[in-house]
Parts: sequence; C-alpha cells; structure tokens
Amino acid sequence: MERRPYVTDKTIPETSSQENRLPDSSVHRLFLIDTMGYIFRAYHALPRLTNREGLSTQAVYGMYTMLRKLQAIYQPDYIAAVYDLEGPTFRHESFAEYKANREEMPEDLAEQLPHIRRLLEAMRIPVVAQQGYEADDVIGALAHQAAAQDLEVLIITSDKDMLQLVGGNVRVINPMKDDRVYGEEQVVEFMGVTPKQIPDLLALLGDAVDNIPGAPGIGEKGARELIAKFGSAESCLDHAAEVTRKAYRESLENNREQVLLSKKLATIDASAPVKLELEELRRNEPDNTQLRELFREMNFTTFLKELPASEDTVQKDYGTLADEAAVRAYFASLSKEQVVAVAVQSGETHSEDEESAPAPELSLGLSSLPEIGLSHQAGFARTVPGAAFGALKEWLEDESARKCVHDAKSAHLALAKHGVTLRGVEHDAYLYSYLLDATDNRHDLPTAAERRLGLRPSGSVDEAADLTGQLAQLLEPKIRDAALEKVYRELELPLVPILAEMESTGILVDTAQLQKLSKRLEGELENLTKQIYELTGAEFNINSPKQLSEVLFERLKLPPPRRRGKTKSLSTAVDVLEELAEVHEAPRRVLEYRQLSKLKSTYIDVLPALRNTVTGRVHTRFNQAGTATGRLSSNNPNLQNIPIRTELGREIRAAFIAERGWLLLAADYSQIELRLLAHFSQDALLLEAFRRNDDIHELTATAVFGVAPQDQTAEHRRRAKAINYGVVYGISGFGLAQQLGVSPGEAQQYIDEYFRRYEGVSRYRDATLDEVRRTGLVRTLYGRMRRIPDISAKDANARGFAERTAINTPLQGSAADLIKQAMIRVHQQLTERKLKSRLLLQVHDELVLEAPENEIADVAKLVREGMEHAYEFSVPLITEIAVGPNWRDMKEIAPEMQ
DNA sequence: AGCGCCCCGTAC
DNA sequence: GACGTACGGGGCGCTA
Repeated sequence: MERRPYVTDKTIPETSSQENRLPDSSVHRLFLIDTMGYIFRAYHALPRLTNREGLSTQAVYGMYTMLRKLQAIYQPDYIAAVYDLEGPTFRHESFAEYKANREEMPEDLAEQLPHIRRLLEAMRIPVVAQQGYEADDVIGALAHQAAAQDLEVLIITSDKDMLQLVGGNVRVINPMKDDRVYGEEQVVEFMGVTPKQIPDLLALLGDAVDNIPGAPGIGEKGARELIAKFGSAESCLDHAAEVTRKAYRESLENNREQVLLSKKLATIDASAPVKLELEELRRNEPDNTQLRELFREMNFTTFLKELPASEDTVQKDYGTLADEAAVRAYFASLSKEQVVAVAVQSGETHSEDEESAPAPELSLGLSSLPEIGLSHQAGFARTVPGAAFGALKEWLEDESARKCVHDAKSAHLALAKHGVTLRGVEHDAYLYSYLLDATDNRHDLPTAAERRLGLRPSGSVDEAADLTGQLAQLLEPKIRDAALEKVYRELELPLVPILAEMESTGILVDTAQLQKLSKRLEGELENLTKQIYELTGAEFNINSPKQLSEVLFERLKLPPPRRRGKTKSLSTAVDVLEELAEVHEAPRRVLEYRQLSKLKSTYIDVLPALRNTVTGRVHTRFNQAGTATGRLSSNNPNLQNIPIRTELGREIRAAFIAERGWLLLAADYSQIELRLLAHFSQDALLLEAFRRNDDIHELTATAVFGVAPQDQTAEHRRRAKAINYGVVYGISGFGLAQQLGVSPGEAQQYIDEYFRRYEGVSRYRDATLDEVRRTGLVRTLYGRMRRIPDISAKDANARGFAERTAINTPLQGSAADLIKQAMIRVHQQLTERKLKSRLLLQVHDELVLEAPENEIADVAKLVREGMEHAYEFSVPLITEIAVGPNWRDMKEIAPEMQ
C-alpha cells in the first residue's frame, strides 16, 4: 500500500500545540487498541441500535466507525486489537476486592462481542491477549518494545490510566473524546501531572470503576496539587506532616498502606510476558466479502454501500429449456420431493397496430433447489419459452409438485391471466420476509435480495427464480426458529389464493352516480371558495394549511391554537377550526370546504378512474405484507377507508353496488378487540359482561363514573366508549384528553378508575409490558410477532410509544389473525358447497360478500358460523350481518331470522 | 418534472 | 407532544 504523508494540518485539530503533530519521518507506526475499554464506552455512549432481527448493534457500529476513521487518518503500518482474557491477574492477587464491584455485562452488549470479533477478523486486524494480564499491561509491554525499535506507537483508548504510557514515541488517542493525539505535553496540560505521575495521582484518587480505594477525602484537585508539590505518592506519604490542609494530612497519615496498594494496582506492568511479533501485526487489506456479510446481518446499509461492489453480482449464465421436450425432460429429472423456485413475469406486448389488443406474454424462471433447510447449491434457473406452455401448465397446476415463490399472490394473479391455476406453493419468501420483520414494509424481491443476500438483482426472470430460491432457503429456518410456522401455514399461506381471487373479482361501482355527485360538489366548492374569500378578505389556496394558517392567525388575528404542527405554521386541524368557528364564520366554511374537497378528490373522482375497463369493476389490491400488526392493507384504491360517518360520506358508500340479481352482504365482528381483551386478560367483569351480552360501554360508564345505567346520558356513553377503545390503543392521559376534550388530569382520573375497576385488565397490562421488557417482542393469537426494541429506551417519548404498541399489537394483531382464519373457513365453505357467492372485501373486522339473491340465506348462515367459530374464546363472538343492494342501504339479518 | 416529507382526513 | 393500524391527496421544498 502506498504510504500517505504523515498527518496533515487538516487531520489534527489546530487547537493543539506542535507536540500534537506526529513528526514527519519514515518511521513505521503501530496502533494498539484497548478493545474492551472502547467497546464498553461505545456501547454506553451510542443510542441503542438494532438490526431487523432485534440484535443490538451499536457497539459493532461504533467499533467500525472508529477503526475506519482512525485508520484513514493515521495509516498505521501495524495494528493490534488487544483484549483481556477471563481470569484473575496479579492485581487480584494483591487486592482481593479489585474490580469487585464491576457489574455483570449487559446481555445486549455480550451478544455483540462475537460480532466485533468477526469485524476484526474481516478487517484482518490481529487480536492479542495474554492470560493473567489485563489489556493495559499487554499494551504497555507492546508499546515499550515497539518504542525501543523506534516505532511510532498510537494507543487507542478512553482510559485515563493509559496516559501513563505516554512518552517519547508513545502517544494516546481517545476516540470517544476527539481525534487528538496526546503526547507528553498534552498529558500535562490535561491531567496536571506528567505521564509518569499518573499512577501516583491515581494512588491518591482511587478509581471507583475498578474498586481501587485511594486516599479517601482527597479529590481530583487536591491529588493533583499534592503530586505536583511532592512528585510522587510515596513522597506525599513521607511528607504528610507538611500538608497544611487537615483532611488531606490525616487521610495520608491514616491510609498509607492503602495508597501504596492503590499505586501498585494503578501502575501498568510493562513487563508482561508478551513478545512483539511485528510481522504478525502488519496491516492487511480487509476481507470485503466477510465485511459485506457482516454489514448485511447488522443492517449497516451505509457501510455496505461504501464497500466495493460484490463480485457475485455478475450475471450468471442461466440455461434455457428450448422446447416442450426439454421442459418435460427437466421435470422428469426432478425427484418427487424436489422444491422448485418459480418466478413469473407477465407482461403485454403491444403490437404496432394500436387497435388490436395487446398480446399477453408470460415468462418463467425455474430454479431447482435442494431440500429446503439443507445447504443451498448455486441457483440454476431456466427460462422457459412459450412453446412449452402445455407441459409447463401441467406442472404448475400439479398440487404435488412442490414450489417456492416470492409473492405468491402476484404469481397467482399473473398465471390466472393465462388460464393457469397455481398449485403446490409451499414457500413464499415474501411472506417469510414479512413475518420475520413485520415492522419493515418493504419485502419485494429486489429489496429482500439486497437486504438479506446483499445482491442487487438485474431484473431477469431467471435470476428472480434463483434469488427466490436463495431467499427461501435462508428465511425458512428462521421462520421455524422464530415459531412463525403456525401463522404461516394456517393463515398467511392459505389466504393467498383467496386474496388473489378477491382482487381479481373486484367490486361494482356505480360511476354514473359518482359523476353526478362530483358535479354537485364542484358547484358547492365554488360557492364555498367565494364565501371564504369574502369572509377573510383574501384570495388564497384553501388547500394549503400554511396559507390558511397565515390568513386565520395573522390576517384575521384569530386566537392561535396551543398545538402547532411539526413545521413553523400553526395547526389548522379540525379541532382547532371547530373552536375558531365559535368566534368567526370563515373557519366553519373552511371545515365544510375541507370535507367536500377531501371526499371529492380522494374518492368521488378517483373511483371511476380506477374502474377496470374490461370488468367494469374496481379491483383493489390487498397488501398482505404491509402492516406491523398483521392486518391487511388495501390500495389502488384503498377500499378500507370508504366513508361511513357522515351523510355525504354514505353517498359514496352507496355507489358500491351488487350485480343485477345479486346483493351485497356485510358481516361485522362486534367489538372484536374488546372481546379479545376480555379473553387475554380474563378480567372477571369483562368476561361476565360479554357472556351475558351486556352493553360494554354502559358497563364502563357505570364503573368509571359511578352512574347507574338508567341515569347515564349520551355523554357518559360517549366517554365510556372512548375509554374502552383507549385501553385497546394503550391509553395515556394526554391522548384520552385530546380525544374527549377534557383536561389531561381528568382523563387520567378516568384511566385510574378504569384500572381500579377492571383489575384483570390492569394485571394483563402489567404482565404484557413485563414480558416485552424480557423478550423484546409481542405475539398474537397465532404467534405472529412484532419486535418492540424501544421498550427500554431512555427517551420517554419513544418508550411510551413502545408501551402503547406493546398493548395494542396483540389485540389488533389477534383480531387480524381471527378474521383471516374466518376468511379461510368462509371461502372453504363457499367452494365446498359450490356456491356462486364470493368474498369481495375485508375491512379489518368486516367481510363484504356478493351473493345471488337465492343464496343469501345460506351464505348468511355460513358466514356467521365461519366467523363466530373461527376460534374458540372465553367469550362468545358476535357477528352482525346485513344485506342490501349497495354498501349503504343494508338491512340487518338477525340470527333468529335465519 | 419527480421525489419525499408534512399536514390533514378517511377507515377500523 | 399522538392514546393503535393503515392509504392518499394536496402543498411544498428539495433535487435534477
């Protein structure tokens, strides 16, 4: 390697004296790293950092940052990471209590140590340690020998004790403080004594960390003065009588042996029997492959990007199956158990002729895998041409042909377009990735390949199959280790074809109705705009909160809200405007404008545009890997947030209609999360209430406000309902106050009373939080998991959020598990009974189906049974079923009507 | 022009 | 200063 010139002005702070600069010479340089000392300090100094599997990583991160930086600045020729070994040293022999009050190493630091060893190995930094000696002594001995050979020695440490080694060619850098180089002059400047006097200083001062006693009553300032005056600890003791200050004099006189012992303990023993083998410490080029692997595991994406591109991203040469015979031969060559990774690419080729329909195009990549769980051989993928379609279809539809895919739902949909029903999928790397880290919302193949394999795919279908196979091999054992097999096998995988079918069915939307609505709103919005301009005397963009805030609070000087947004401007949120509406007409109009404009732009004008021209229906996409709790999400369009609360909103809902001769059937779980709370907490009051089918909000109003049901007002009920749901959300006084519009103090009283009355819920809350603190994660009914790393965060805000998440996720997530199970049961029944009725939508606690009129009765019964008995709980589940021509005008079917 | 963030509002 | 989970529109500032 080319030698860099010695340290330049740029790398050494100007503030220090000339001594701070290393002499410009051809002398070789040695780094000696006080490894454990640095690790401890980095661990405590840096904010907690974890990878996506919950492993703490900040010490590894700090270590690499430090090494990278210091190596770049100082370009050492030789380097050694010095460690302590377990076991007693001569210091323990002289003083039994030495380091006796050391605390046990925190678990989340201990777990990082092996990875730091890997880091050093990957950076090819040799590790040095000597039984019976501490790192200090080993460093002392090595520094001593190296200095004798005229090497420049730089000791990397945050330990003040180590400054005693400074002198001549030996200097110290404290990377936790700055990147300054401490030579003799800086030590005197910093410590007030010479390097050689450091043990004397410590002899008086002691060291709480190492349990070295010192001379009680003598502090930093006193010790420094005494040593400066008398030169050494021994001399201080000999001249104790001359010390004027009484406390110091007596301490020196009474602690003579203790001071001498302390000095012995604080003195670094440069005679440790360790021999400097310079050649073994020569600095090497890092092993980038190992580093890449480590960074990927640690999730250090910025470091990953710095590394030179991986060699294995070069395009592999995949084979081709040229004709039907080749395809058949390929499948014939596979054993029955062989899992094959499949990647589907479905596109459309547009011919020159604009009029003709685009020709569907399908390409597949196949990669045969060794049995999942066994070691993976390099993926070998084959692209199959269209000519062999028949043979391929046969295999794809063969339930017994085991397959592995990434995003099975997309594969189903793509193949369905070509008349192929995909069967035999066992492994879905997309779902594996999601279940392993639900907090991350990107699990697509390129992202997963980059994160988990460190590969940047080029995008070919054969390569996709290869990567799919590799990912599944990597993730499947992790699924087993994390106990996620149940939720995968019983819920997520069986759900895939059901969701695919729901998406492909779509729902009918009355676009003519929406267009009429759109016209009407357009006029109303125009009116409101005019009125608002008149009322405010300004023409501005009402859609801009920033401009609106300026008009309301600067121009009109309306009373500003206490709450402001994250940016400079004051909040114009609904609760703020409602308050202002009492003193000015404009905010009222703005609220109306907002409502109309929101509904128009988000739903009314969007839905017709998203209607499929072929089916005439709207096909949402359900994301099965998009939420942290296990819920589905819906987009393009989002059909899980269609308005229901306002009259105008319900107009939109009315545009969702059934086919001629069919009806929509909607089935809702009643208060599902509160029932789950009753089940998990086993709270006596809640259990009893649900078993008797009592009104749960009424019960809470009675419990919290002490008002008998017959005396309760609507306001009592409203508050009780907010409290009940507040508990599910991980309630805080502040949040409930916000929701109810009462003071935080009052809200807190409600909460306290709630937990006093619902003892079981209170115990459940405590137990859940305790468990999260122990395990760092929560689980749902089916074992779905979510990591909560911030549960022990120092930041109270972050910790509070973690606690609320910890309470909410098992409830919301179990409700998600439950309805997924119900969907599987309902779908199973519909298929088994060969009914035409079909699932259309899932809205978290609601299923929407479309049924021919003559199937309604059967379907209502089957849906009720499928939902209410999807899982047996300590309380009954209640489903409310309603039927109608559209999603607004629905009439309930009571169970006794069936 | 495209992207990402913020504010806001819809659902459960 | 947000009691939980989402998606999305418009504004707006940042990059190009």
